[in-house]
Amino acid sequence: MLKLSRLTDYAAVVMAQIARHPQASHAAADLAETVQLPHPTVSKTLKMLVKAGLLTSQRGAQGGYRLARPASQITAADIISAIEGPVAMTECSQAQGECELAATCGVADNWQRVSLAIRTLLESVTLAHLAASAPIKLPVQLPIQSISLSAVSA
Amino acid sequence: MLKLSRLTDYAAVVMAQIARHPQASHAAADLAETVQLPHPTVSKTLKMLVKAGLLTSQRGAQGGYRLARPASQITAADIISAIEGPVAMTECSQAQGECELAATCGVADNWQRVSLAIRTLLESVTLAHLAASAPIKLPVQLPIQSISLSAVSA
DNA sequence: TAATTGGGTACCATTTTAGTCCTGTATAAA
DNA sequence: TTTATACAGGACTAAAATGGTACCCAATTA
Repeated sequence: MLKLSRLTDYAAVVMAQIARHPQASHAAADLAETVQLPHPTVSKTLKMLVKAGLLTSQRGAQGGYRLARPASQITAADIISAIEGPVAMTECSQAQGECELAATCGVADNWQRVSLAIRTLLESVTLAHLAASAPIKLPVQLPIQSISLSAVSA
Repeated sequence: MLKLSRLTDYAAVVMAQIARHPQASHAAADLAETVQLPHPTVSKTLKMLVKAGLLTSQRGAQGGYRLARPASQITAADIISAIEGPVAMTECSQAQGECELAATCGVADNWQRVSLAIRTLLESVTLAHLAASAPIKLPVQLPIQSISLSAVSA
């Protein structure tokens, strides 16, 4: 399935919600309510996002969460790696040269290129895109081109 | 991590191995040996690939597995979905309109576009590419462009 | 100082994944 | 026709990841 974990999904939804009201401080309970998800789980997700530096938090009354930087500067890749760790399709593609099967594998190189292309794609999609209801515009296009270019040998 | 399951990884490696000797019949045991993976597991993977129509099998002595069609007509997306089911980043993106949270989600649309872009990318990478040690050439480029074009609203 | 709100951690239940095994069946060669 | 080979299918188990919960602590503000 090549699927995101459910928590990552939540993270995206919550981030989008915050992005739509950037100047407000969002309490975990409020967000959970708005998004119709269990509070403790949302809370857990928020903590991970803070730790990853995508959100800032403020304790105490009137506290809550805000974006650490503008939505246009937070990417889908950021959100995914905040929850799931680095975006990589295979074990190989995160840590180079640590696969004992590399010798018999014979697929690693191009698989890593594919992985890189996906990562680049995800880096080109911002939270601003996700939060907007309008279709994603051009950014999807450029980075992939540059990848395929750099990957061309001949 | 947005990671492939290990079995999918195996599948790619095994498929590539078969693709490199397309005219031979490959017994599961031989493949397992070549690829340095446990036989029963490789065997299981092969069965899934047959069921998905990517390989054909021949029983009996001198039997084994062959590609069901040329490596250039088998895509990374084929292999992935043979093992993991349809390529989709979220539950949403496989079955439209079955997400009860769609109303409060507000991310579904663009998330699905991203998912589609990834699927298209994976469909543009063939087994022939994976099996070759040479870097992937142009095909990565076109489909993504066409996506971003169709996704452009303005 | 009391109420609010996030921080951290530990824990548990469930599901998924990976791997194994066994029995059956088709095929080819002797 | 027999025998060895090799896939088919399914059941089963062990291990790991995932998702969700609970609890207590720390910071902030009114």
